[in-house]
Amino acid sequence: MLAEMETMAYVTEIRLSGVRGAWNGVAPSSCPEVDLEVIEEYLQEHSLEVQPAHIPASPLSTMGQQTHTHSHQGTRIIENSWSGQHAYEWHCGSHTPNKEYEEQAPPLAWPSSHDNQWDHVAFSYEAPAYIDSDSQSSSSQYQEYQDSPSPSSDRGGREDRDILPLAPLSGKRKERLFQFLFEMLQTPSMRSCIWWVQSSAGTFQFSSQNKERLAQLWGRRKGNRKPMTYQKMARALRNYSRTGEIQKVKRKLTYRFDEKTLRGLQGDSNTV
DNA sequence: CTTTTGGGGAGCTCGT
DNA sequence: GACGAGCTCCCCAAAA
Repeated sequence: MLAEMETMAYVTEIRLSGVRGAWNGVAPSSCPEVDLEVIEEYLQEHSLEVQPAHIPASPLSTMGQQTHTHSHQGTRIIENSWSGQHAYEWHCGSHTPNKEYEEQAPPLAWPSSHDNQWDHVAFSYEAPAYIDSDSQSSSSQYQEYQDSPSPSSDRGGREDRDILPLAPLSGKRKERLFQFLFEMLQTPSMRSCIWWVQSSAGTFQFSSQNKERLAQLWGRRKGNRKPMTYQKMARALRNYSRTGEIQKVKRKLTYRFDEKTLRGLQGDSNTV
């Protein structure tokens, strides 16, 4: 089967990219099936759309070359192959605080002390692009919010650091959901949760198995009382179709940024 | 049956 | 304090 072969190739690539990061020589046991499901899901989804809308030549403005160098530099796998728009760095830094990934993957425990962990997980733009192997996060049953009585103490202070890359946060404007999503879309380590279907068109998709994690992240970011769920996040997303920032497209778990919204976001991210 | 999608509507947090 | 924006949270129903 062709599909299978492709999957394998893909997986291999992923592995390679992952390994070059922190797993160099690490026992394979630490990176079991990586995100096979995600990959498959991903492949499946993309085989539909990627093919037709294909950008043949020099898609990546600033890193066109990497697009075809696969074997050893297989870092920027997904989006770059057809994006043609988001040329942000997929360089995986040699530094690899894999600790971040270990902590990020497990069911978010709503730590009130781990803050820094997530601070760069989500915002570190030089985060290695390997997929976080949270394969066993199947236990992603976040326990009911532990009404930790220490809310403001750690949250208030770092609020401004949260939106480092994209939002100047000069004032204290709360980040909007679509901004957060866009940000996640630019974060390599989040590819197992959300990815561009076609960034030039602003279409993106959630991973059916990791969407909850993304939602939780969003909830934490907002400091909600209860853990965010995809259901609730999607409710907010649906509201966007009224206001226009994001529209639902007819594909499973897929949405699209409105052109204006997208332009605004892109402007924010590389003009600031 | 499960997952997704979609919408009603009350409630809450912020900024003005 | 009132008010609007932007969700958040819960619920239900229909479609896939």
